[in-house]
This record gives sequence, structure tokens and C-alpha cells, in this order.
Amino acid sequence: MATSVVTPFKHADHDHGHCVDDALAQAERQCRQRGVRLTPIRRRVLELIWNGHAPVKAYDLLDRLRAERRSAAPPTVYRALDFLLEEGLIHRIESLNAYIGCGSPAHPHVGQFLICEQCHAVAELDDNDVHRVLSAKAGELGFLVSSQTIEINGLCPLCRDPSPGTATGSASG
Amino acid sequence: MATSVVTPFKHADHDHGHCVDDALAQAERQCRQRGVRLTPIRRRVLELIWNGHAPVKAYDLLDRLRAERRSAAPPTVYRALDFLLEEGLIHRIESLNAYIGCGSPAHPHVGQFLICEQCHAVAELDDNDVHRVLSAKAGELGFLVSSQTIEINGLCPLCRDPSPGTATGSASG
DNA sequence: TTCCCTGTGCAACACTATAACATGCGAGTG
DNA sequence: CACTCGCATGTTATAGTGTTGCACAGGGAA
Repeated sequence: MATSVVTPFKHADHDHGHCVDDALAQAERQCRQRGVRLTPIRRRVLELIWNGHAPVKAYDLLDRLRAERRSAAPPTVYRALDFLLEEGLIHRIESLNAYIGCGSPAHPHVGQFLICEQCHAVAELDDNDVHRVLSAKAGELGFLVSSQTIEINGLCPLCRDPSPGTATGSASG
Repeated sequence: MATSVVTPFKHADHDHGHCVDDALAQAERQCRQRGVRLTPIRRRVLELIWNGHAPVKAYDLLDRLRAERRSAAPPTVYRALDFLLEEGLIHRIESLNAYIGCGSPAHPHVGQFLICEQCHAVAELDDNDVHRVLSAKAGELGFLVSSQTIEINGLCPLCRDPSPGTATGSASG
């Protein structure tokens, strides 16, 4: 089985501070290695995105940025997002016009996303079987694949079958 | 092989009038059967979308509608699009914010789209193997799939390997 | 007739993203 | 030190995408 889970669904009580710290540390390291600058704005936007495991919209980021930095404007956010996308630190969810942190920024890939319609949590896969099947089918029509947008909607394990005492309805932690 | 091609890539010299006529006739029939109304506006929007095998943007439709009907406004177009989407007569391409005619509206399905980055032609698949693989992978994480957005970018056969004398660079016919 | 339902007209607005040009600021160089 | 080059950010405006809310028109049913 070639299933590679980049970011699984998290339990409601997982230590989310850890997720954020890891993601930021990894980003710092990677940017240093590549000789690109993770400026305060870019770092803060990444941190805001990692506040939860749900996709975040650009103008929500802008609102939160503005609360801290009077000068924040749409370009402020979109430039930071462009940088983070470029460096593979976040992904864009096309069907939501929203952005989410990447759990495995070091190696370049396109994500395959499982999006919970109820709590909005997102898990990320990078699955070779999926790539293979799609490339094969495309190949049958003579089509040469260069990139893929794969976004699956449905119910995450917690919302599908909530255990007693388990919180649902939020992906904020 | 369970590959089902809903709409293949068309040769540049195919009889496109036929595509349009077929699509409209099928839409008329289907709407009559279901007891819903394919009004002149809705029919015209569908026809404009079927003008080519490339996705069309809402405001391009609006421009063309306005040339014929002074009163056309954004809601005019979006209401027609909502209706056509609802009836399965068109699909929305999330990664392009654009709409394309469905070649098989009779049976409900989500499409899998191959999008040519050069000529913008789009082919539509409805492939069970792809569904199966994705559902299986999702299932491994306890995720229950309800719908899928699958949009593959790359090069169509004609743009990938243009034969001498074969026109490329347009999906308008 | 009156009522109701659906479709359309119309104005305004909300949300998403980019363009264009100005300013700041730090690193490297002479 | 001054200089300048390149990148990041500030600022204003605008483009592109989609929705809300209410008014009106027409046809079928009571």
C-alpha cells in the first residue's frame, strides 16, 4: 500500500501547540537552508494558518493581521501567501478559496485533500496509487499530466461517528 | 479497465454544431422529463457554454448575454448557472472559476477533468477506478466520501504532439 | 377574482485577487 | 562613509467573482 498520509485527522485533544511549533521550526530551518527570508509578516501568516487544521481564507488572515499591524492590506496577505505557496509551506484549497499548512514542506508535492463538511478539518495525502491511476487514465487519452487538484469532501472520522465525550464541530485546535 | 470517458478531446475539425445541437436537445428532453423549465435565458447560457469545449467564465457569459439582453446582470447569469449545475447539465471547474458543459447529464456524477494548459480544452472522465482508489484511501483514515473535485492539468494530445497541418491553440470549436 | 409560485429585473454589496508605483531597509562594494 | 542594488513592504486603486434583498410579471390553482 503506497498510501502516504502527510497530515492525518487530529483528535480533538491533541497537543496543537506542538503542531504549530513544529511547523514554524521546520519552516525556519527550510528557509534558512534555501537562502530565502521568512520575514515577520510571512512567519506570522504561517502561524495564523497553523492556528487550526482547517483551511483559512485570505481575508480572515487580513482581519487578524490588521489587528496587530495597521498597515496590513490585501497585498500584504497575498504576498505572504504567494511566498508560502512557492516554498511549499502551505497549500491552496481551490474549492474553498482557502489555505492550509503543509505537513511535509520539505519535499515538493501536490496534496490530495480530505475535507470534512461538518467540522472543516482537512487531512492531506500524497498517495502514489492515486497519482498512478490518474496518470494512467489520462495517458489512455494521450494526455500528459503536469499537476493535479484533488479535493475530496465528506465526513471525517470524528464527525462520522462521534464517540461519547469527544468534542466535534471544530477543527480549531 | 473501468475508464469511462464522458467527453473526449475533440479534433480541431470535428463537427461542433453537432455537439451543441445534441447537448441542447438532450437538455430539453431531460428538463421536460423532470418537469423543470429550460427557460430562454437558461437555454441560451447553456448554448453559450457549449460554444466550445473549453471552460467559460461567468462574466464572459454575462458580457455575451448583455449584448443580446440589456437587462442581463450578474444574478441573471448565476441563477442560470445554478440551475444548470443543479440539473447536472454543466460542471464547475474549481481551479479556474469556470463552467463547462456536461456530456452525460442524464446520470448524476462528479466529473474528473483533464485540462489542457495550452489550448484550454477539457476532457471529462467518470472513472470508477479513480473513485475506488480515492474512496479506499480515504476509508483507511476513516473518512466517508461524499463528493470529489478532481482537476488534472497538463497537455492534451494535440498540443503535446501536434501533427503537421493540424490546428492547435484553440478549443473554440 | 385572488392567491401563490417561479422566474426575472434591478441596485447594492460582499468577497477574492491583482496592478502600479512609492518607500524602506539591509547587504555588499568602492 | 556614501552608493546602489535588490528585495520586502506600504499605499491606493481597481479587476474579477459571487450574493443579498426586494420588486415585479406571468401563469396556474382555488
